[in-house]
Amino acid sequence: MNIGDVSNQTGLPAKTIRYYEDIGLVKPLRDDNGYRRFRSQDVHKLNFLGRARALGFTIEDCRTLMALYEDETRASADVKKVARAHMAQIEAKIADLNAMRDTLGHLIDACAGDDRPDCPILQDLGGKT
Amino acid sequence: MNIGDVSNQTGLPAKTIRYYEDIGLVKPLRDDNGYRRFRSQDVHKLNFLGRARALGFTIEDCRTLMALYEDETRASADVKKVARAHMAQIEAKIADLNAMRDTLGHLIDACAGDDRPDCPILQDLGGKT
DNA sequence: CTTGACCTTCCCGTGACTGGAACCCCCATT
DNA sequence: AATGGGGGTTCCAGTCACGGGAAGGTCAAG
Repeated sequence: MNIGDVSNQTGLPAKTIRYYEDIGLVKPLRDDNGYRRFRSQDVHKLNFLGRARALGFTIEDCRTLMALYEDETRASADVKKVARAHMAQIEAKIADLNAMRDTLGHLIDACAGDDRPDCPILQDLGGKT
Repeated sequence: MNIGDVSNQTGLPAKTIRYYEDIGLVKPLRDDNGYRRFRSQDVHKLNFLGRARALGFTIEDCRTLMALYEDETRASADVKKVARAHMAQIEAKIADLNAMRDTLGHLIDACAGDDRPDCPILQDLGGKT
């Protein structure tokens, strides 16, 4: 399979696939003409990566998870540890965003949104006084 | 005031303040020795920027908001529009993160986290079969 | 033989900074 | 007068995970 087919199968842009090769996440073979040739195991890896990325894991996490995936003697505890660390990051981000949403929501509600210049949003950003 | 004092007053790193000058958000004067000299209005602007950034507004949004802040003839509707667009971004991000959290949460719960290799997290990433 | 769809590499840009190097300035102490 | 330390300055590189686009090689069809 060439990169275009792989891209269609996995949903990953060709650019991304090349990038993953660059950083050593996938190692497709090469045809005589220089084209990348992907075996089914490469496609499988790329699907794995796509799903892990969709869950928000960083590339480095993906590297770790891939290594664990391929290590038959892994302990599930190691996987869970990575997942839980990532979970904590996600929850921290959600908390931040919720705080922003709440503050911003109040300000938006308080703003008339008409053609007059008075605006609680700007007042707040300007320091309220 | 020198940049260090401004940094203390605003809580913004000196690096950030220099960056904001670089991209034209703030225009401090210069002393003869080349040091930046910040007037109170500069400090006020920086506080404004700090608060806007803390609410997650992009730098370009901040630029827009600053312009509106300084325009006495603004319409609050214009401010509200920017704020609502940002709000939509925040909510979209929260939705994404919530979906990740839910999926990841189920997987984590299903994972024994012991020294055996069986792991639903990896199974899911690998395509479940 | 040419067209057009692929593929290749390479380099730059993204956003909002952060780190670090190399250097200047000012004040106080020895 | 030299030195030390704590300011300040510029500029360059790196972050993260790609995306855009240029310049060029390859391949199957008409």
